[in-house]
Amino acid sequence: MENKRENPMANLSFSDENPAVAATGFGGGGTFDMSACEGISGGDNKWGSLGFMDLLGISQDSIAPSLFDSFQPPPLLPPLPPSTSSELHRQQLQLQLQQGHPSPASTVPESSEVLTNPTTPNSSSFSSSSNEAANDIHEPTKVEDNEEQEEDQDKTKKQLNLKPKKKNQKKQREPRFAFMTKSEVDHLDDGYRWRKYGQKAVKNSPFPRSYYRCTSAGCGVKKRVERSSDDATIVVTTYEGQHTHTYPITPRGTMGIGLDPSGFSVPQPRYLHQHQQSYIYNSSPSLNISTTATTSLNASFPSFLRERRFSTPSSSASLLTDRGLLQDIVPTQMRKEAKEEH
DNA sequence: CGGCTTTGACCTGCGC
DNA sequence: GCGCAGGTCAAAGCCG
Repeated sequence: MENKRENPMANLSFSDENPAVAATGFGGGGTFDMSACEGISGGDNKWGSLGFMDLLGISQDSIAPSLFDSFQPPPLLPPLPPSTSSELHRQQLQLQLQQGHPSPASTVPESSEVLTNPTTPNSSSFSSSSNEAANDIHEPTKVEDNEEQEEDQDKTKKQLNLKPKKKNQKKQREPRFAFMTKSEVDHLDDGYRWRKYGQKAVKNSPFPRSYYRCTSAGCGVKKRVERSSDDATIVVTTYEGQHTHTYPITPRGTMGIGLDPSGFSVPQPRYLHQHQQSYIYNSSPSLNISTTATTSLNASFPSFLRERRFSTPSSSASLLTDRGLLQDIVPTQMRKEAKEEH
């Protein structure tokens, strides 16, 4: 089992819950059209070392649409957790550290390569209602509080076996984002400790989806892991929520040193809720999916992915667009529209 | 013995 | 309202 946390040969492909991307309002006002960055794939362009945070415009100095232009490749990394063995990986982590990017001791396999687009997602953006997304845009700072309250209520409701309370108020979800990893193991070690609390068969997929929850007390971060039905070597991981603690909780093959945990929990406060972004994902010329996102979502993004290379495998796009996680990320209505166009 | 995984049951949301 | 699928719970079992 322990070995499951390692991912020796994973080919990390970071993907957003959606593929090709066009972001509008990125960085709080500017318009950023990522769809123009076709060269993202291959990891041979300036995006090559872009981190998730960076992509969201949350890097050290704040956000700006032009941020992508000024992005600098990450430098070196932190000592590796026991779980990660690759020298390459180690160097990468060190680079991250030096650069000031907290990086969890995650298990990014050596040859890992982030293949994705920046992700997006965010909280209600991923909710099933486009209206919710719209609301979030207007009231960004309320999102998290509501989510927390909702979550508590949900818990209570379940425990007491009660019916839902508020009417006309859909359950809001935690900020989410997903990424794809090419790996032989399902559960990548991102430095945090997770407890598996469920597994379900996924429709249209021969592979089950596993549900994990952060084991840290009071931390409600969850993540779902499933393999792509299209490509069994691809693992789709979806994170939901923000860690409320500092990085590695326990020595579990990861370092418990003071690395900023992921930026998960210690996300630069100044960024939280400050920027509302709206993305439009274009997995194809005819498919336009839009969602909104707040930078707070960065807090959920595994730092181990932040410094990975991004690319945009068309397969990634189609993968998420076709089934599984997509439904959680893209409002139903949008999916319908996309279908109609086809 | 504590922590974690497994797995069937149950709950909830959504589409028809 | 019904059925389906996703998500969660919690008992049982496994493992170090």
